[in-house]
Amino acid sequence: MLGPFLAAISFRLLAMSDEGQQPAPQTSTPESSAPDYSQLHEQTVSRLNNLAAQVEAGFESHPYSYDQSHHSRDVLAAHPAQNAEGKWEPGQEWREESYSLAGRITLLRHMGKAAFAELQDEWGSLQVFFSKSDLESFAATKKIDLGDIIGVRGYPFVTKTGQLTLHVTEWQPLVKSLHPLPTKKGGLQDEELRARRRYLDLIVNPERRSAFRTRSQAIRYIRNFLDSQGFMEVEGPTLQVVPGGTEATPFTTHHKALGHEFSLRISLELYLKRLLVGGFERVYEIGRNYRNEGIDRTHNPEFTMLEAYFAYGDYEDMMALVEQMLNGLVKEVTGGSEKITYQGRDLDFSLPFKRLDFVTALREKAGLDFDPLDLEQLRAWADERHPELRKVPSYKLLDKLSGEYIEPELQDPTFLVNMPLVISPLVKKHRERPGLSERADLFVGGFELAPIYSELNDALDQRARFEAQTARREAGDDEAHQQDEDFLLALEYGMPPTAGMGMGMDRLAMLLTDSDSIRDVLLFPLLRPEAGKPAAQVEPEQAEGEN
RNA sequence: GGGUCGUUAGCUCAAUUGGCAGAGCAGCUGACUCUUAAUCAGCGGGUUGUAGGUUCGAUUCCUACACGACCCA
Repeated sequence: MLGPFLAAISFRLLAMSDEGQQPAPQTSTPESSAPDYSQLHEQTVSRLNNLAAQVEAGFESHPYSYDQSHHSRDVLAAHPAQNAEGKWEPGQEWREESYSLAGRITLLRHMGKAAFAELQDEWGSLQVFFSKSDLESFAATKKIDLGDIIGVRGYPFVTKTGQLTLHVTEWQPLVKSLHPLPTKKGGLQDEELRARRRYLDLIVNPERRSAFRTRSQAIRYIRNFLDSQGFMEVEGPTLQVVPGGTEATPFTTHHKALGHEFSLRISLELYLKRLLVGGFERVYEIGRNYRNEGIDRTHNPEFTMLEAYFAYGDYEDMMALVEQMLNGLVKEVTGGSEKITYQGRDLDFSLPFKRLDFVTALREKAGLDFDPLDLEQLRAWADERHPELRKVPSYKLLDKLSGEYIEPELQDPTFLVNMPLVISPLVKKHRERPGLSERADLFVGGFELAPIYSELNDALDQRARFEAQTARREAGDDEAHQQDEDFLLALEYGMPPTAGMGMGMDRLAMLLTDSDSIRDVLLFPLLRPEAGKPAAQVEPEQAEGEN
């Protein structure tokens, strides 16, 4: 039977469970309203009963801390496997040693007066052994459910079958899992559930954790590298009046106290450049951008960018820096190799990276017998060969054709250098070649990883470029850059010659973890809210009333 | 935005031509002191994504919607 203690828990659980769609009425209290056990899942009821039994046996239901002295891998490291099959010599024990481990129970095998369990912590798992003959609290082990987190203390020994195991001398439950885990056997296959309940994905597929560790390791490496090169990490504003720095549709939001609409930033660029004007010579930011566009294999509406700028350099200098950084990063992540495998291909990050001149490459690969910078000829050619591009403005043809003919072939890291000026409104004109810009796009694995610029610091030229963008905007191109007078004012005070670059951290993580979808490197990718669930808990008006 | 496919027990999946909604694991009861996805005996568990329609009868056929996956734009 469930006691009053459990009734309170059950009541609250019911209000939150999938089965109980209606939230509990605010006026009710657990005392005044009997919970309807019939709506709790039978497995949850069973677990609540087991929790009650553990409390009855003298355990705390939710202890405040636990003295975790080691992880499972420490025990394994202290006693490495002793033969080729990964087994140990049976019969050994080390009673003088003592390890205190904590983790989730993922397998449990009871045999009357003894029990084996698999205890999983952050870094792996270890078998633990309970025996009635030397454990006063043995009976309570029968109230452990799969998925519970417990703490154990004990000494290592080797079972008759040659398995290194912790012989438990003390243990306590740390928290009860009120829902069954996906089974060890079937795992969690449903991709939607794996993303919505990422915690389950991480529990059941512990190898998934390593991908997120690699992502974290990569970003840490980049920070260390840039710091060692004299860069300073900074944080620009995410709420902006004129979102700029790239072509994208922004999210908009409202600030109540100022009574003003703001946009979430779509790039980091324009504020970092203000800092160059201000006298910081080497700055970078690793932060979220928000773009109000669709979701697919390589796009999530919020994503993480690195942007770095240094004064007195140009795009050649930045290419050298990026090469060095990525080469070192790949060696760091692979443990010394300059190659990674991505979707079945070996990608070679050895120095120097390949280079390909944009105009030369487009002429060759698309088979053009004219200068592609002649947009009128290009338009005529494209209208004939690519009718699907008829609605695309001429100035975007170069980009589209590059995506069609050049980019998919760029597997090993390759700089596509000297991009057309018309698609580079924040970049310096090429110092020798008219119509081109000092922009190099780094491609890896067939997609763009990092654009690199000699940054435009001619304030008058920048104003003219913005005006050209405004004309495109007025012609219906919603993604064209907005004129940013505040930024222009900063440029007018003088920004030093500057090299700049941006790099998508999510795409980088995809490369390093051999992931074919951005979802696999985002802990919490954006998903449509599930039907029937409230989208927001509190209305703005209510929040105001509390002030 | 368009097309294709999917949604069945906590998880992984079946269900023949439209004819009693099933299995494994998980759960419950019992047995078991060296198990490795333990074993053995027994027992429960379903709004078949949602709402309609066709039909004597719908997991199955039709329509709309929700969510997702893949492809295309």
